[in-house]
Amino acid sequence: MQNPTGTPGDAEYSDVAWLLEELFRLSRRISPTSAYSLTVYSALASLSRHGDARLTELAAYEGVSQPTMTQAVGRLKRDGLVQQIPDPRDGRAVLISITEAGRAALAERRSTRGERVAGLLAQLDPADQQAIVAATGPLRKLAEAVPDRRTGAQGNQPTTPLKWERQ
Amino acid sequence: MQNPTGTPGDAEYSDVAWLLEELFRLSRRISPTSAYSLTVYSALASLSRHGDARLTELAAYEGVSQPTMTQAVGRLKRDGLVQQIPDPRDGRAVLISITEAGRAALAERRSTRGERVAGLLAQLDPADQQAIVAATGPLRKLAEAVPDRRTGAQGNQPTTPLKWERQ
DNA sequence: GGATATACATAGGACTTTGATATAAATGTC
DNA sequence: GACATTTATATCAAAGTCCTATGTATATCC
Repeated sequence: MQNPTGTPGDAEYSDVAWLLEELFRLSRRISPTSAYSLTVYSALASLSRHGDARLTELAAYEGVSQPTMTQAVGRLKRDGLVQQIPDPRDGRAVLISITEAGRAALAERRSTRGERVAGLLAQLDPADQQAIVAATGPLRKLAEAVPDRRTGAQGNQPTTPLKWERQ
Repeated sequence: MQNPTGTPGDAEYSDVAWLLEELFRLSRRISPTSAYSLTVYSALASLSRHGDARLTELAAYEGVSQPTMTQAVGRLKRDGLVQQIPDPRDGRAVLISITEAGRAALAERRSTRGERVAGLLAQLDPADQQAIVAATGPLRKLAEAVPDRRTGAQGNQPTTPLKWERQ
């Protein structure tokens, strides 16, 4: 199950990539049908977790283009889940800020998802449950290790470091 | 880190649901930009893994509506990644079958994703790597435990059991 | 001040997704 | 066998998602 070096081998590595496909399917199947895509909720969750952010920063963090995030934020704003605040330090920029309604929507969704995941976990052996719980920290580190996808119109690379990324 | 019962508690359970959000973001960030959505690739991967399937079956498995899958398959067919074969046992049904070109496209994509995941994993401590590898099996079980989302036009529940689901 | 870079918005187009509905084939009832 | 019902898929309209290319305003650099 483990090669002589003590670290996982290539087979296990591609297993992890493949696992992500299945977890994507799982993620959608446990998500309540809603008005927003997984991406839009992901952006909202990021705002909740990391605080206000610039539009471009949020787009890079979520791995979508800046125009896509402009539209997503437009819908969230229309529905009152976020606000746009002009950045006092930079007249070009706007800060996106989650509202109370946004936090409530997020809590509602998380509650549903959390219950469903708990129901699924309860069906597994205790050993499997513990293996999953033991891996949540490492998997989160894995997710944080992925570099930004600087997307959007070609040469639009900002020089200011994104505050959300690992420093 | 573990309560007296030996099984994870509620806090750990909601951690898992939340982890899925981050892994979704990871999944998109490591995916090569392509013509198809994550869903379309997921459907193609399912065909590769489980064999031919009916349209409705595939839609339920992926958690999307039947019209969505009809369109997705239409594009995949247009691009030669799948074929549609009339079901010899049922004149109403069609079987979706992945083609060699479909398998090739899948392999290409998996290769890219696999390399990127490997690169990320290599940045973690060996202990974290091993925790992740140890959890792949349990997480796959978790993904398989999720019930179908029987979607599509309201009362369209098939009576025939879906052969892909855990019997 | 003028050139360049950056932040965001807008425009246009292809893809995604859904609910409602249509069509055709299978199944059950009499 | 005719009929109603169910099921599998297709079609349609509408809203959402996402991209590239481009425009506009502000910031920064010389």
